[in-house]
Amino acid sequence: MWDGQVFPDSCMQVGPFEPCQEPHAGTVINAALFPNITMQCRRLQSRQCLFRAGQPCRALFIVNAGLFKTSVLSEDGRERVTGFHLRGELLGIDSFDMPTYACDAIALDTSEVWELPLSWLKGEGSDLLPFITGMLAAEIRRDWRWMLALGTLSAEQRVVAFLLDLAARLQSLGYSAQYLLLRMTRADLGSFLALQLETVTRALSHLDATGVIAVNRREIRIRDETRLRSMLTCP
Amino acid sequence: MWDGQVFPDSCMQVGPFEPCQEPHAGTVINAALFPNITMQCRRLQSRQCLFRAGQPCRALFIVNAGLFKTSVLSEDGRERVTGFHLRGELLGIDSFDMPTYACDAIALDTSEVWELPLSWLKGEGSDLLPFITGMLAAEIRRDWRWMLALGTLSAEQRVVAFLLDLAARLQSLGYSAQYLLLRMTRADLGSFLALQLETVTRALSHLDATGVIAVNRREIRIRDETRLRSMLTCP
DNA sequence: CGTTGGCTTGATACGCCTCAATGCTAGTGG
DNA sequence: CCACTAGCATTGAGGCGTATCAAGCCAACG
Repeated sequence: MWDGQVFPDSCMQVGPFEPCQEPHAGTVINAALFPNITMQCRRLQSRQCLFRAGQPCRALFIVNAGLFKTSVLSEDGRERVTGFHLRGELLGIDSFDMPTYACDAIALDTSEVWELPLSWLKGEGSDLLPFITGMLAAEIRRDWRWMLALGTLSAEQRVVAFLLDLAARLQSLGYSAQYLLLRMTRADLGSFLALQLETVTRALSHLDATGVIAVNRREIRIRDETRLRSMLTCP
Repeated sequence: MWDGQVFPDSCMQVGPFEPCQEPHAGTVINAALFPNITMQCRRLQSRQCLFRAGQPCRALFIVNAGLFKTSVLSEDGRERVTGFHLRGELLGIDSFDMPTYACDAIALDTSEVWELPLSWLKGEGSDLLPFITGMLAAEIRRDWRWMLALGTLSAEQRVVAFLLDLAARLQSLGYSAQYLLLRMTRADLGSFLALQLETVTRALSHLDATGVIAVNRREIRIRDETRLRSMLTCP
């Protein structure tokens, strides 16, 4: 099934997400919203940690470039990835009402975030609160969709759901919806989808074998989106 | 293992939750917070629907008595219970920024809610917004804890986690932490825990057989909380 | 060129799902 | 008061899907 490169050369620079001139309707925060503040910008390398659960929470962060994973940890060491976050998404909102962060946020690629100090948000920048509220509510709905998916779909279907979700989000940011570069490991993916990494690998291999996608390590090409989508509707 | 009644007579009236004189620190909304509005009150019978996904969203609801389940539905009919909600919890916040509700909310017992019109919240009652934000963030953290649990725990452990969680919540409302009356069906429980109803039954039966709890249909008595808790830490 | 981290694949085991039958309780109508 | 029913809960038998364990592979890197 593997027929050379997944990505044509013209797509190989999917890398760090470049600033996009037309923000996605409604959901993406951009600098135009904050004329009155010179926002702190922070760059991170892959695998670098933006914040950890338990650290004092003094700011939220807007992803401007790159990709982050957030994860929670139990007292006895069980870990779980709770989400992957692209440009325009807000990191740390879940701790909005808390003195410390509730999750870890780790860059999966060279990334850049803007810092929104909580002190500013609660004073001068309080116009933004409805916006934050909307993001919080949207996060809940997203979590619930995933809880639904994880509770009702098979391993392969979960992987398909993930690919389609990622493709749609990339597309809404102006990128190709067919060429995906998975910046996370199979283990991260498995943790998010409540699967073992071997199961993720097997699912991808099988999807490749049936021809709906082409897989080469972390490069994925979607070959038949319609068929992919149909795999979700009929159990 | 079953030795007569689970509940001593003195506990049998656990039924509809009576108003409680001392609200749980910080997290429970009560009437004292809204001196300026005469709140609409609404009573529902068991199985009655408070709102459904897709209906226009004009108000949030505070559970004052009884118990609700919320659930989401996919286009192709898969359903999943996203939570059970006791007195003091807010229903509908997940749709705060939306014109329509995003989930179904169904009473599992004779229940009572107070209505918080969105129009009021966005005008006169906007002092409450920080409060709502806190509830939203807390809901996200709760969802993540459950995602962690469902992704890392076995069937029996999930049931244990649910029982301990429910017991703690009941206790924080002033009720016994040992005598639980499950108002939901095994199917509801299974849907929430991502298990089949038979698996829930088997888990409960097995826990009963080992002596950590006593089960009689929907009545549960916790006999050894310490041992229950220890079942969660070592996989 | 060896090392390392991540990915793939195979063999096997086990936990949970599925299907099916039975039991229990509350509610209904004769 | 007692069949009768409907809805849930329980239990068992068997199969399937995913986890587990183990080995080998590949690409990146020092």
